Amino acid sequence: MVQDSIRILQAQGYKATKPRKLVLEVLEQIEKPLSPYDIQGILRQRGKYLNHVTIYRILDLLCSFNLAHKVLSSGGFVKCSLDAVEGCHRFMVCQDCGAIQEFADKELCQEENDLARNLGFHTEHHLSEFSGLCSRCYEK
Amino acid sequence: MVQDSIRILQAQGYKATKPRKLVLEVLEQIEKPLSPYDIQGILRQRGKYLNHVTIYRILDLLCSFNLAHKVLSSGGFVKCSLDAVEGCHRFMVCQDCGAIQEFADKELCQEENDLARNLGFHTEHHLSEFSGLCSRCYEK
DNA sequence: GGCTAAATGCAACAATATTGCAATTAGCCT
DNA sequence: AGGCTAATTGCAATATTGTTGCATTTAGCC
Ligand SMILES: [Mn+2]
Ligand SMILES: [Mn+2]
Ligand SMILES: [Zn+2]
Ligand SMILES: [Zn+2]
Repeated sequence: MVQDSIRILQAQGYKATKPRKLVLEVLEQIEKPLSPYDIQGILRQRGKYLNHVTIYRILDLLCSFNLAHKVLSSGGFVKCSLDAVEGCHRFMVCQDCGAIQEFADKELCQEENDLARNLGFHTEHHLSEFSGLCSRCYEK
Repeated sequence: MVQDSIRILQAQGYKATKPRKLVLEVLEQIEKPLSPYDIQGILRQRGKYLNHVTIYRILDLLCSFNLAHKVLSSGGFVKCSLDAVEGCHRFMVCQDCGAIQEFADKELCQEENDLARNLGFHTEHHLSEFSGLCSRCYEK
């Protein structure tokens, strides 16, 4: 829910503004990675206008609290779909339909950290995006 | 060696041109992610000129044969440092000094594939970049 | 040394992202 | 409800990154 994210922002002292709700709504409804300009275009279709700078700033804020993420393999942003899980948030992206699924696995993080440690590296964060086929597209 | 990469390109029917050698030289000498414009600037300092479009095209070509990679967390390109390993190529990037280390681990790939499969996803490629501290920077 | 397909340069443009400052607004306090 | 003020947004200008079509040059071959 948009309201959940808004409440988290308010708890941190940020205001519950109309532009923030609009961006959250779009991210929640369209569950595919969207660029700031994509979001602007979708809102324009709905008769709403936001400056792209505003959208950038809102996305930055959301990402800083892990309420949204930038998917680097496509450059778009998605709303976080996980809630109080352990381990870094990862994505699986379907090459065919663009569907995206987020997941986390604490043990996989641990294995990666151990592997890196053996190479002399102390890991603080993982970027992890898989591309392939979702179950729907695989049945073809 | 630059010559190794050049020979691989030639084996595929691509020419051993001066611009390609120049870009490979820079990537090999400066072992940090470099944007196409970074590369152009470094070459300019050396009295060489390449159009940025040319650099983009050369990097695309190198990446298509895994002779270089784009590091998405920084947007820069690095020369591939692995040779005939199994498993996808991954990166560890030091937050302090920017040092980058490439590695691969077939078993980690397998575990990731299995994990995704359990979520109904058929993985074809992994994007995997760790950020943290290299051993040198960790000793502080 | 000339021939030709491949590669590069050039110019124009498109997409993405950032900055400083003026105008607006959400939350708060009467 | 109305005013106050810091936070937020809009605007304008600019920077950075990436792409396209076509003219020019060059590597590899004879
Ligand atoms: Mn998440
Ligand atoms: Mn590699
Ligand atoms: Zn799919
Ligand atoms: Zn370091």
